[in-house]
Formats: sequence, C-alpha cells, structure tokens
Amino acid sequence: MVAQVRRFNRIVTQRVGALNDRYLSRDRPLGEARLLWEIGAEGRDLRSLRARLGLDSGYLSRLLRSLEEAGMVTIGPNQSDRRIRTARLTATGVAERAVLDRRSDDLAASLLAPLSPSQRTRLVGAMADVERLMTAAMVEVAAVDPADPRAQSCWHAYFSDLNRRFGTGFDPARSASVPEEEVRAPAGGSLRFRGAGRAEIKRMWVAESARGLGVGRRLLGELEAHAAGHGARSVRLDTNSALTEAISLYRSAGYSEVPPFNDEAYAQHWFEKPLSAPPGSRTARS
Amino acid sequence: MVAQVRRFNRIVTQRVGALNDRYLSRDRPLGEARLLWEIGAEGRDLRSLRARLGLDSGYLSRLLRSLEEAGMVTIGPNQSDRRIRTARLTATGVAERAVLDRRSDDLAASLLAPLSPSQRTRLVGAMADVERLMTAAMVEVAAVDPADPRAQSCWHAYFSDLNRRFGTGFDPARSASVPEEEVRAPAGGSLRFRGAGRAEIKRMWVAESARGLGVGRRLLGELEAHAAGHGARSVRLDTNSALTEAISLYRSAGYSEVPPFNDEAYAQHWFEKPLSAPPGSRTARS
DNA sequence: TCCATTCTCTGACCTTAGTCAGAGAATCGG
DNA sequence: CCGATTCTCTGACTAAGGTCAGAGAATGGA
Repeated sequence: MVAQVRRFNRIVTQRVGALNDRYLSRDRPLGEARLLWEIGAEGRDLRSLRARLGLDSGYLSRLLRSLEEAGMVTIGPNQSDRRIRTARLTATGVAERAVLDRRSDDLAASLLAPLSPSQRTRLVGAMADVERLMTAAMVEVAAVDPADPRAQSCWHAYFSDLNRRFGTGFDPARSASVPEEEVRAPAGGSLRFRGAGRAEIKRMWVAESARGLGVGRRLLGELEAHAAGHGARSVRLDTNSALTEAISLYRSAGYSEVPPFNDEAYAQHWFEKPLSAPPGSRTARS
Repeated sequence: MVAQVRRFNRIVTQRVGALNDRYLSRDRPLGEARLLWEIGAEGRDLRSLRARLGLDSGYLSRLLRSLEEAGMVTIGPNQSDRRIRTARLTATGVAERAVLDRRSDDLAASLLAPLSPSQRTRLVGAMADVERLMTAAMVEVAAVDPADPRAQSCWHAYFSDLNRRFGTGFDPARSASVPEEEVRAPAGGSLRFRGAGRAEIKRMWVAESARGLGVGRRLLGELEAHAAGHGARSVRLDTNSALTEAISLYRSAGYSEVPPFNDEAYAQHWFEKPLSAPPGSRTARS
C-alpha cells in the first residue's frame, strides 16, 4: 500500500503538479498568478489574502506592488477600518484572471481528451475518491478560538444546515448558547465542563463535503479524550431527531439514551457515555 | 467533469506535492535530494542525469559539486568514453539516500494512518486508477530513433515478454528483422512500407503497466494514419496465437484474417485491413 | 592527421520566493 | 486622551533554482 501511495505521489503530484504550475505561470510568476486568482472578482482584504496563501506581509506587499504596476489591481483602504487595505482587480486584472481560468480548464480538458468516455468517468470518479479521502486523512483536530474566521464560517454553515434540516427551522437565539469552542475548517464541536466530572458536547458538526469519511467519529473521539484529560468521567449531549446520522454515530460510539437533562428547545434525544480514565495524563499518541 | 479535474489538480497536486517536497528537502535543497535519488545505487552518467531531470549542464555540474563537497558522491570518467563522467554514491551518499527513502515511506504511511482499513483500501485503489488513467492520458505517440534508449528498453521488454508468453520461447534472430521504427516509453510499434500501396506493422507492443487502457488501440490508429499519410491503401500484420488480446484488438479494429503472406517463424495468424484515403494530406488534428 | 562534434565545467548573470526588523498610520480599551 | 495593539509597508538580506556563453578535453569521421 505504501508503495502505491509513493508511486501516486511521485507521478501525479510531480508530473501533473508541475504541468499545472507551468500552465498557470506562463507569463507571470506563479506567486502572482495565485494571488490574482485569490483576490477574486469582489476584491479582498490583504489580511485575508495573507491568511489564505500563507504569505509574509512584506512579501505580499511586494507582489501586490508588482501587480499594481502591471495595472492588474488597485489597492485602497477598507472603509470600516482604515488600517486594513483592500485589493481589487482592475478590468485588465479581471481579463488576466479569466485567461488563467481558461488555462486551468484547458489543462483539465486536455487530460480528459485522450480517454474514452468510460475511462473519463472512471478517472473523474477516482479523482473524487482520492480527493475526499485525502482531505479526510489530512484533517487535523485542533482547538480554535470561536472568533477565528474558520470557526465563524463553521458557525454559519452549521446554522444554515440545521435550519434546512429541522422541520421547524432553526434560530440560534432560541437554542442554548455556548461559551467555549473547538472548531476547525471542515468540522467542529464544542466542549463544556459542568463540574462533578461531567462534560457536555454542543454544536458538533461536520461539513457536508467531509461526511461519510469518519471525520465525525474522530472528532467525537478527540472531544472525549479532551474531556477525559480534564477529569470528566462522563460526557453528555443532546440532539435533534432529524439528525439521524449523528444519532447512529452516538449509539455506535457507546452513548446510551438518557432522560432529558436540559431544556434545549431543539433537542428530542439526550445521550450519555461514561469515560474511562485517560491512560496516564498526557500520553496520548499523535 | 472538468471542474472535478481542476479541483483535483489544485487540491491534491498542490497540497500533497508541497508536502512531498518539504518532506524530501528537510536538510538539503530539493534539487540535490532528487539528484541523490536519481543517481541510484549503481551510479549514473551525467548525460543521463541531465536527460532524466531536465537540468542545464552548468546547473547539474554545480549541484554535483555541492554533493561532492558534502561527501555524498564521487565523479569519475566513464571508461568507454572519457568525455562522459559518471556520478557514484559514496557510503555516506547511500545512507543519505536511504534516509530520503524512509521519509517517502513515512509520508505515505502518514497519509494512510488516519484512515480506517476500508478507507485505506479505497484510497489506494482510487490512487492506482488515477495513476493508470493519467498515464494513459499523457501517452504521446511519437516516432523515435531505434537507437534511442527509450526504444532500446522497449525492445528488451518486448522480447522478454514474448519469450515468456510463447510456448516455444522467442529468439529475435529467428524472427524477421525490422528496419524502421516508431516507439515510445510504454508502447511501440514499427511500420514498414512494401510498395504497391501496402504497409506492414511489426513489433507492436504495449508495456504491461499500460495495458487495458486503450493505448494499443491508439497506437494502432496512429500507425494506420501514418501509413495512410504515406499512400498505403492497406495494412497487414502477423501475430502469434498466444497473443490473444492483440488478436481481439485487431479484429475489433477492423482487421480480417488472411492467408499467410510471409514466413515469419513465430506467426500463426495474418491480418489485413483496408485503409481509407487520409482526409487531405496533412490535416490530421493534434 | 585535422576538423567538427560532443561533453563537462566555470564564471557571470538573473528571477523567484522568501525572511526579518523596524517605521508609521490607524484603531481599540480603559 | 494615552498606551498597547494591529496592520501594512520598506529596506536589507538570503537561498534556491536556473540560464548563457564560452573554454578545454576527448572523440569520431574523412
């Protein structure tokens, strides 16, 4: 298995990856091309560009200067906070971005072109599998401040998800609020300590694109381990009967249904699971 | 479909590719690491290194100098042609290469580690599919000199393949020899003109690793188009009855069995296919 | 034997992609 | 209003990766 993964890494990432980069950076350096892409039609604040592309602020500044000189972007202050500056594409920039877009399409199409229709279907399906499974494999569980933009986007996705699935809709204001959180890009959950060796899990959620890959189970396990590490001897949680996958996840993870322990407006099921003491205090393996 | 391919290109090649590179180039620049890898345990001529890695000769020279100073390689003249120099790994170099090897394994293993056994199986299967289909899609059909190393390696693989499959073994000397060739890495075939609007295909072969992907059909089509472009109005070929896939390929490509037209020692079947005139003379689309 | 070619190396350059330490403007919290 | 913090920019620097034009040694072909 490892040999197959290595072969894949070598062939696909090196060959196709290099092809990809060279395609994109025909006229301009790759860094600039990526930046042009990331600014998008709407424009974007520099800080968000830095976060997305992982660039040094000095470096970003220089890259933008060079795009500005080429007449591709303009940079102006943000109205609400004038320390922040916003980059916007000019008409030339938009056109250039469209060229990059078309090149990406062309490259993708040229990969498919030599194949028969059934091979194309197989390739695209296999690509989707690889992408999903790799994404799942690369998920790291980490605690994040609820004010973090990643956490924020989780909240939004989570609430709109609930709103869609609950027969009655979902209004965050009617639900119990949550003080401490643990969230990351495609999934999140929060843990709340309630004294007397009891912890409560709230707001656990996995993005639609990452479902069916065991991410929920991993997240649940991490939250339990975290709770156990802080002395909790049991975890409780409540959920809505519309969330059937969640309910079966809880059951299969060793939770058993208990009588209501709170008055959460949207809950129809309450679960509890005893925790075994953590092995030592901080010997969990990565 | 194109959208899925683009997403794959972006996410998988960029993310995993970058991870891969960073893993490999922990202590030394990526270029040196790749070079160390490519020299291999046996040593290798500089010209072949340049060809493999696509490096400028000056650049390669400098990279090697740096590895030489680090005590990883020695460079000496080739015995048969003293203009050519051969790079060889020292004991230190071999050890370093083993470290790189282990890192590659570790990276691959770490991608699999977070997944459940069934997910691993699915991921590895999907990777194999992507790899094979992409390889097939990137095959270019091109004429190559038979002295070219790629062609040479095809000959060897081809002959040992036949030797394995023919009940009687295969001795190239007993088979008709071939003067003009058209071959490339995972597949090859040669075309021979016999006057009177007739062409003959010999030595058509597809590497085992590329079979089942339509490469043979594409190659056959290209050879026919080439023949038609040179005025041939039919193509003939002979084959051995052990090569069942080849025979069914020929049949499905419109060849019909004809009486023996030569005395090839290893042939039991002879085929012919009429060609339609090429559309214009050189308007074939790429 | 001699001339053209092949192969490697050296020196002089260049771009890309970064990093780091401030400086200066704007904002926030009290 | 003041001091701390946040955000961007500038200048100074670095490493990696690469290109180009010869020079010099070895070889091949006439």
